Amino acid sequence: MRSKIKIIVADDHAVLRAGLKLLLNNETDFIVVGEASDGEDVLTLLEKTNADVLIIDLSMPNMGGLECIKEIKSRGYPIKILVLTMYEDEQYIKEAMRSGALGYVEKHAVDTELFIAVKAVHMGQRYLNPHNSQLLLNSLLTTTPKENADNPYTLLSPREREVLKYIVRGYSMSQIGKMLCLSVKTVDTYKTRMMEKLGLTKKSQLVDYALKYDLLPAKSE
Amino acid sequence: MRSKIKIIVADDHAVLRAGLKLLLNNETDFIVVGEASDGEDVLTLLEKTNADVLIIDLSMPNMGGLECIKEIKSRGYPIKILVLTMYEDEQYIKEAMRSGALGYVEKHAVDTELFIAVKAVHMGQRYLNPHNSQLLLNSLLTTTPKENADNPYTLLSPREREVLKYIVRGYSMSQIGKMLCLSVKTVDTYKTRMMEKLGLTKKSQLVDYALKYDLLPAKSE
DNA sequence: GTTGATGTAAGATAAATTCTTACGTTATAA
DNA sequence: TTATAACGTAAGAATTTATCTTACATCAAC
Repeated sequence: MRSKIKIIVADDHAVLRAGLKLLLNNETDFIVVGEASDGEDVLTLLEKTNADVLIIDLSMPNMGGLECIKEIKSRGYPIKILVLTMYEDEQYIKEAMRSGALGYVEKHAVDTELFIAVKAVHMGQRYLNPHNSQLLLNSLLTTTPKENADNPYTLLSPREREVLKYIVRGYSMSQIGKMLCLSVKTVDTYKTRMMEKLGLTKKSQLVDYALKYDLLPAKSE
Repeated sequence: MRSKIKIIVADDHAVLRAGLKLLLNNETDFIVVGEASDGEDVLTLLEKTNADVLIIDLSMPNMGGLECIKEIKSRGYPIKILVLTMYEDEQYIKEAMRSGALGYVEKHAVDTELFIAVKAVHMGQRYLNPHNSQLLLNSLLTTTPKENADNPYTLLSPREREVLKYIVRGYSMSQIGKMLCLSVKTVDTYKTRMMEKLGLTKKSQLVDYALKYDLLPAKSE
């Protein structure tokens, strides 16, 4: 008989935790080795407990689930994360999956779904029910290109856009001037004109604008 | 009795086209109003025929499916596109969905799945079977998160990261100071320390760093 | 053939950044 | 249990940068 999947349950509702624990321990494949009531608890637990899977709620006091997931990832714990939550919200799901969760199960799911999900993430696979998949897909796919009428490609001149890209990247006027073989003054003029055109007053707004219209530099990965 | 869903079938295999046509016409909800054997045919057909849904294969001579989908979109035809293909390939699915297809069905799917898919895309909904959803999700999600050991969450202090976020957004030292209720000097210190820690000398490098590790502000859409 | 958008730039002033140095508080390691 | 390093905080002086204004030539469009 192979060893059981060691699970930590994190949820601020003690009753739910207890229920879950019973439910899971009742299965031959699982064993709950720890409980936490908030994100900080989880982090503490992870240091002394060696578990395979973390079942975590997103809404908890102190340190919320998302933050906790990110922290776990940044600290490099190899534990697999399954989000168990009430919300069926694209934004949440997306954010959780992006943060490092492998699966997402709703609290009103039947227990067998939870079991399947735990086993899936334990093997390193993603788990999402079909409905969530559709939701997430939607949100992932619809977030791509902007097609706004007044986007920078129509409002700003080519030279201005070029300069804007450097500004967004954090270069100073003088650096940009050097790179583009222009006088600092010229670069300054472009910047001023862009702000006039767009009705902006602060550089940060320019950055936001560029961000909004995907003028971001390609991520250097 | 409400009107039938008008369908165009595009596939370079005539037998398959004929089979599909029979299959669809046999259903009370559908009627095949046109057939095309390649992408160019489709474009020609679209000008003279008024159909609701296009069932299209990706691999066709002359103009392939992907190219054809893009062309349809760029010309602004309102027809809903359902990809019907042999390939179960993440890349293809992703590309097709990104290009403007609403659904994706494999040729070895049962007919009822095809019917469901046609009805779904006709209503403007996405259709993907659960398996494809998982595949696509995987491919969409795995292109994002960094899990580097020396990412900002371990190297930089919380306060430093906070300041970094504002720097990336294009705020000036003094603006950040105001927002965070800190002296400009303090903000400056954080920035200096970050650059020391990361071995950087220019602000633009800091921005690149933040970009690389997804410290980007959420896109304000 | 004037108007408007664009690419280019300088001078003077005002503002922001950088460099250095410093200090109390926690962890943390010796 | 005391060093020691990391962190959050900040000031003064020196320097760099940005800003504001003004200017001009070109090319397209009207």
